[in-house]
Amino acid sequence: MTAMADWAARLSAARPVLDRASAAELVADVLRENVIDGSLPPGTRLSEETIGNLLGVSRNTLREAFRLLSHENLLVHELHRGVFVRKLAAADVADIYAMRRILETAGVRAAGTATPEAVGEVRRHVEEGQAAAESGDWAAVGTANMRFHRAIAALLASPRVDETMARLLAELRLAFHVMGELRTFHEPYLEDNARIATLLIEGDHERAERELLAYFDTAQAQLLAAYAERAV
Amino acid sequence: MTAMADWAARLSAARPVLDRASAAELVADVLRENVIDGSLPPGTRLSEETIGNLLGVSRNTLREAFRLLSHENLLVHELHRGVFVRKLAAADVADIYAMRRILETAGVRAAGTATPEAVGEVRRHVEEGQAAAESGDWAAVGTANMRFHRAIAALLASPRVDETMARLLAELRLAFHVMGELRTFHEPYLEDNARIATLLIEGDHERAERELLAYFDTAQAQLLAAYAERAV
DNA sequence: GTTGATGAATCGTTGAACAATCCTCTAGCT
DNA sequence: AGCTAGAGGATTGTTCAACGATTCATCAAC
Repeated sequence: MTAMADWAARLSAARPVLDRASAAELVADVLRENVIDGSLPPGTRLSEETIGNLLGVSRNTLREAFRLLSHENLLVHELHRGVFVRKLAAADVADIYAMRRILETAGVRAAGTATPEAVGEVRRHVEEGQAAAESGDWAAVGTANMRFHRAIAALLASPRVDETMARLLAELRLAFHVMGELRTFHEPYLEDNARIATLLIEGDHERAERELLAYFDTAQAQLLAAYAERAV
Repeated sequence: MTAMADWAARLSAARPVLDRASAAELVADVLRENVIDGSLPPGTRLSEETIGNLLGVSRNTLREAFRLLSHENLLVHELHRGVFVRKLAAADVADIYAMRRILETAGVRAAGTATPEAVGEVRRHVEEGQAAAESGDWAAVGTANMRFHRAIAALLASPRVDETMARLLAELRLAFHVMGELRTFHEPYLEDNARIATLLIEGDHERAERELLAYFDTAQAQLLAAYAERAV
């Protein structure tokens, strides 16, 4: 009986992979990638005809992809004007951090009731970031950092929280483009993350929460300072 | 200067009404209404051709409306099979309540720094519910209850939290269909809501949070009991 | 009773067409 | 010169028709 429940779980976990076939979703994947890595900088207008020809899909399909990404807040759709890569305002950055504070501190407080695997994931992403830093891949350090924070929210073991966090962080990447040097932005937080992970594993949730909140303050301030400087 | 800011605010508030010209969004509005009020019960399959003919729009437009509602978690889209009215599992209900606990308790804790208007909104919706109860309109009591909880989350003054809450509650309405008697489900909470609002205004946030958590426990248990009974 | 094939129904995607809207550029005015 | 008005072109919004792809239900065979 438990063996059977085992398959069932594993098979149903594999199911989403099979469903992944829609052309609109594939197009959305490609565009998402290019928006996140900065190939399509914020403010860029995405012409239906141009992109459609480039990717070899019809306008109708492309429009579905645009809708998908608009709902992820990566694109904005202006009626009769077209779709543009989202430009995050300073207020958006502040709002994203506000929501992260809520979700991630809730995650830290739930660390006591979380599974050991979930807590282990947090530490794993710290190590992933350290490894990336040693090889000098600062973009990878950035993604490891995001996974670290997603792992913290994942301590809540809530699918909806996970999805919300994933979307928040994807949105936040739009703001990272204003940061020139990736290294100076990501490097200092490696230590912070390691300390927070240790505190979580030791069970000192209260201090972990304080450290996390301190991180949010400095990171947000750093981003907003870069915003003010570049006068976006 | 303040007079001018007045228009600006009022005009920009009226703007969404003008932009609301897209056929897909109008169709989405109609469908949302019918899903929420139960005319289209969970599990119903929405055929593109049938609905398209019924509403007099093309399949392409209809598909865009479907995407909109899928993203609101009211419909589910299965590749090559069509779209269906979402069927909430018991696990979904539990997850929705988990996220509500996080957001709404954060809202209560932020009541101290919230504007008086925001706190006033909470009480206003309590009174709205009481008025609806006196006229025996239990569906209206239900929507007032939802607005009450949205107002609590709105104490955080975060657009993203507001949107998340709106979506969570819309989703939750799908679960309410298993409750037979609306009155027995909504009436008891009128008193709870009034008490919580009073505690918030008095500034006793700690007790307000405890009361709120107690409400979540009983409401969730009541819903899940109904689920178990109807064996959905 | 399970397996495998057939066919109808529906979805996925494309391409073309036309209306509505926006943008740009020019012409005309003060 | 500077500004306004308007014409024209480009792009989006929406619909329609068509065809390939996939699912589901039916039925025959083992």
